[in-house]
Amino acid sequence: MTEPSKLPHHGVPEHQPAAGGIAARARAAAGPQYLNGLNPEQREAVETLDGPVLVLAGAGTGKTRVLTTRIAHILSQGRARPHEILSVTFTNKAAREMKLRLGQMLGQAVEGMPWLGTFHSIGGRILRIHAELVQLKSNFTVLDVDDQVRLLKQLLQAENIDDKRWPARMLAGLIDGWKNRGLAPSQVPSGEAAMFGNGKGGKLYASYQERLKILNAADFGDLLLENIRLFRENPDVLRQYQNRFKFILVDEYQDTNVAQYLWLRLLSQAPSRPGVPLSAIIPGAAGTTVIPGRIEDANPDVQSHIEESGDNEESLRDSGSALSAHPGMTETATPTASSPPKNICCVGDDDQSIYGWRGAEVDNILRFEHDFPGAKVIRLERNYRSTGHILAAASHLIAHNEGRLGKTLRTEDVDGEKVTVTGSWDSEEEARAIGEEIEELQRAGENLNDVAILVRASFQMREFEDRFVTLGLPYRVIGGPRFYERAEIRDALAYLRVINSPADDLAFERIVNVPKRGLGDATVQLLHDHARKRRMPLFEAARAVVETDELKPKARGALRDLILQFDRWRAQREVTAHTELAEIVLDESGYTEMWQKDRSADAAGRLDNLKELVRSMEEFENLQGFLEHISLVMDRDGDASDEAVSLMTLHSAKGLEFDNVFLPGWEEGLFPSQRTLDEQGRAGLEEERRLAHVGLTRARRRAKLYFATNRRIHGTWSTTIPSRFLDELPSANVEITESKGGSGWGGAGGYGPSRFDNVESFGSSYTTPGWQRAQANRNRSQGGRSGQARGGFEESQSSFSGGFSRNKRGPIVIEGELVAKSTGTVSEFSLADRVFHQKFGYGHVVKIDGNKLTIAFEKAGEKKVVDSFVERV
DNA sequence: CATATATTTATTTTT
DNA sequence: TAAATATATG
Repeated sequence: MTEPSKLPHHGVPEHQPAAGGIAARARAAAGPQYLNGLNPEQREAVETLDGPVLVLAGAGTGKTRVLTTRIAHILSQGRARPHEILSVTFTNKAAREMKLRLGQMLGQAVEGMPWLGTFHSIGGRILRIHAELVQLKSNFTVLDVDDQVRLLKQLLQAENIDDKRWPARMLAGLIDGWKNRGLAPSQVPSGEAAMFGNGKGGKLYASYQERLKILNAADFGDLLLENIRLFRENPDVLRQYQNRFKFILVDEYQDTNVAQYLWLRLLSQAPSRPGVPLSAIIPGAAGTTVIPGRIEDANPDVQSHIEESGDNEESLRDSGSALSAHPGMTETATPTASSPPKNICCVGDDDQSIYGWRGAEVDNILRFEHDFPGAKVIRLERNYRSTGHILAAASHLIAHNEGRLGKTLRTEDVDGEKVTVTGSWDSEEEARAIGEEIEELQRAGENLNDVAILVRASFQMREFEDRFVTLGLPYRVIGGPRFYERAEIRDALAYLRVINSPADDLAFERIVNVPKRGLGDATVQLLHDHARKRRMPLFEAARAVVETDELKPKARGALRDLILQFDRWRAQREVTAHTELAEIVLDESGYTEMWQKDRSADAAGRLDNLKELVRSMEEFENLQGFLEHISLVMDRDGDASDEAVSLMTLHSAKGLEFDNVFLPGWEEGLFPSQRTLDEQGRAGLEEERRLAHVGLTRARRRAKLYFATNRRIHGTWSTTIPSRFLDELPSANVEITESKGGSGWGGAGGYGPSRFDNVESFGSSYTTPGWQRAQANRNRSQGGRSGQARGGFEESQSSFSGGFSRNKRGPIVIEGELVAKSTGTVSEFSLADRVFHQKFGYGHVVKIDGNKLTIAFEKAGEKKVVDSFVERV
């Protein structure tokens, strides 16, 4: 592969062989100083460089430290150069953290770790290099959910599917799920695909993918899925990467989904060489089932994919590969032929797997030893974070889960304060109580930066915000809506996207009429019709239509102006810095003005955000580079400067720690979230429990739990009962306290929902939850339709045989043909043809100019129209 | 075509 | 409850 390595080879010794022998041992014992202070397990995790390693790192056991030290170790041992290490994390936050820590450990060498990043950013990066092999151009856009949904809506419309009954959002979710499982359109189980849109789910997925190619776009899932396809279809490309990455490190392995797993598997296989038995590479062939429990019934999807990648590997095998060991590598550095150099190290904690709903497969971590035979499993169980009581509570709670690898966290810290549980009358009182306790902590000299409130669902934050505002307590919301998800940012980006890639219909559509230019639905619809018929981008369609009389003069003028503006901006792009260009665009388009005129409360904030956006562009070399990264790595700007309480969801708290952690809302239905229970049943409950475990283990010194008896769910108040998780805490480490919020709960004996108490005790749940679950599932699988299952079934069958909707659209055309068609075709009309036009009626052709016709209409007079709008009669 | 008003409907977690 | 969407009106 020719990808230039942009890294300065920063003081990484290329010579010294890392002889695995006595010399190395001796040196290690003396110890490079970065090894100092590691406990024996950590040290083992760092120093076991060869072969697969799974590090089971419980909360607060120094996971990140192990990862970064391991990288430092690899580098300083000369086992690989920075660009030969693939290091993937799940979140940008984690990637940043690792870069930071590595930087501290190694000086500036972090610049030289080009392959340290999230799955998605690395996937995207590889994809851009080989874009043409997956029918994209290297400047493809990454679509966000909004774009996706808009696109799907159009497809649903084209298929004549009622988007009330089959919402685009739902389809987006389905497709995302398929992509998470590594399924291309042809691989989706047909039964599953047929469940959406009267059997059209699969077809919709396929045409969605087609559209993405035409739009030169990829969605999040594609960043991985298309990568997998790239590797499967181009063994030589795969081999380049297999050769390149001498070491692979994976953070939060418990959160990987099937696609990520497959991707890792492909990369972690040895660069193919003759003589490696297939069974050494393909886990399925080995038949060694190491792990107990539910791992046995492994996901069939995974199985089939493993086999596929096996085939792939086999086809690779014959072509000998030049294993280009770099100068510093000795024989011992490269494992023997019988054991491929799968130097993959995955770090994770099955007890912190909380992204199952996003397709994460806990099985991936549970099955590691099976997938990577000969793997070394190292457990990190010494917790350096929490005090005794907190750790005991967390451990005891998580012990209620089955299907875990099992770790016992221990600490040498003092017992500290007990975990407290506080009940309050309603959620307002809960917020009041927490507010007071925080003020108390503040008075006692606690730093507010060491205080966090972790909620299950983001709607809970509101009450705290309200309360803190009235108290004047500084707080900061972490992980709210992402910066680039704000409307104004996306509008601005849309302008830049259209400049950068004129075929970006979604971006164009977003801003044609923002600010208002008199180009409403009707105009856009017209452009769509033309674009579809002519198989051209909307922008081009607009260019054509402006030349005609299709539009009313007003709209036509506005559209012409817009096109001219874009032409001008595109020209300016060559001579103007991208930041300056952005300012010009925002100004000349009237976008800034639109917000300046807006007198609503948040208009000023939006203008600030726009400034912030322009400022953030400075970090990038050019517009292209900026656009490539924006959707992947832009997240909220934490002004961590001021002292403030942190307010966030449990999910976004993973990986963080605080002295004082407040955990409100421990109520049935909210904390074991009813929805998760309904959808995932037992597995869902266990995931919720892991979430609780994550919450507790964020705390260093104080963990405080709360529940309220009354909570407003959506508009209406409802009575709730304390979470079952509270019952699962060990009483020895917990203290029940009175709410300090004043009135309410203790006094009123009228806390009367005792009739619910017996309904919901653990396990005895067939009456309410079970029934609800069944119902919810039924509704869900039928796409939320209200009728009985049978009715829906018949309906979908009938429309199958009818083949009704195909006519509307004509045959699906493959991209190659589209391109051919859209460039310079000769009109199929001849002079004097009699034609019909929807709006202008009958007439005859008097002039032909490419696809533009001049027609003398009988009623409307002479008009210029586009040929796609008239038909010969 | 744009705006104001009525109605509906959905409410987790995120790369 | 509030946000998002449909409908009526200018």
